[in-house]
Amino acid sequence: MKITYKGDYALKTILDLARHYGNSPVTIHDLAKRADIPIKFLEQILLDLKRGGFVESRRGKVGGYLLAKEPSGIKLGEVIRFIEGPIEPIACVSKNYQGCNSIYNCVLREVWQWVNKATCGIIDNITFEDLLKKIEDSDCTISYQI
Amino acid sequence: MKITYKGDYALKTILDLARHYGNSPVTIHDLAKRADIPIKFLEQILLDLKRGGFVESRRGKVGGYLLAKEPSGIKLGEVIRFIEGPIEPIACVSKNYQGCNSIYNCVLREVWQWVNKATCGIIDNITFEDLLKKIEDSDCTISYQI
DNA sequence: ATAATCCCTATTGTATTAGTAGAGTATACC
DNA sequence: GGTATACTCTACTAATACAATAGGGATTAT
Ligand code: FES
Ligand code: FES
Repeated sequence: MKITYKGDYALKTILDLARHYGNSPVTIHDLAKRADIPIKFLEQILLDLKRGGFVESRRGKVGGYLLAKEPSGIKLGEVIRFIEGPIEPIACVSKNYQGCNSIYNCVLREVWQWVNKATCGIIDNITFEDLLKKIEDSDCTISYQI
Repeated sequence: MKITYKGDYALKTILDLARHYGNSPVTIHDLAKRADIPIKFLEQILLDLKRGGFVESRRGKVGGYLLAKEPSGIKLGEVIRFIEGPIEPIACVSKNYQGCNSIYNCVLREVWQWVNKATCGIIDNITFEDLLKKIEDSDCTISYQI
């Protein structure tokens, strides 16, 4: 798996929205500023995230973005897969792959399947609520500021 | 981590050479044919692998390529890192990274560090001898052919 | 000599990535 | 109703990486 800027930005944005879950909408301006994301790039990302059902938006004055579900209902893996596509290290890992030309090389495939499984085991078992909890528990809480 | 064609080809080629370890050199023609790799692309890859100290070559007639070390002395991770560069999913995972602008986002960094650790735990603990053993043990041995 | 082999650099076509640009639409508030 | 403040959408672009391809050159067994 490789995380692109777009994916990184998407996760940071959702995390920010998770921190403000239950409150009034957050403007793209604030989101962009806090995570240091080019605003026009973030625009596209938020559009994507909306289509993916991760965020909602309110237009007009006092508008902004909101998380569409509870932080506990969004797993890291979902967002990553939606934004980045398949996460496996190489295409032949997927179930319905035809197999390579030589059975001797397929031992490599098995290795990639392990790697894939290990990765999924992590990102599919972490929700944004878990991340929020981690932030709270950390000793960084002192420098908290919106 | 994402495996490119180049990396995939490199691993398959070293595995092939591992299977012929201790015998006479294997020609690029045979390597390319068995793994279905464009021969001119493989040329470059073998040049790289030579510079990396993974393979040796004999020029002229009856020349070819040989593994430079025992299969048990080459880990998957070494080859991957040499061919593909850093394997971490995102740059900020590396030790001496400055840290992002917001401590709230750094919980993500920790996730990537887990993913990275899990991946390294796999690829840095598998040698090409392990792969050879895996091939022997598998029931595919029947259709063995050089 | 010659055929088979490896050695090396340069170039190319395509796709992906990380933005930028610029127009449009909705809403709160006076 | 006008206007400022927000979100919406499509198109474009510069830079880079990827996956080869091309074309010569050097070495060695026979
Ligand atoms: S199927 Fe990918 S290496 Fe055999
Ligand atoms: S350092 Fe990468 S997310 Fe904070």
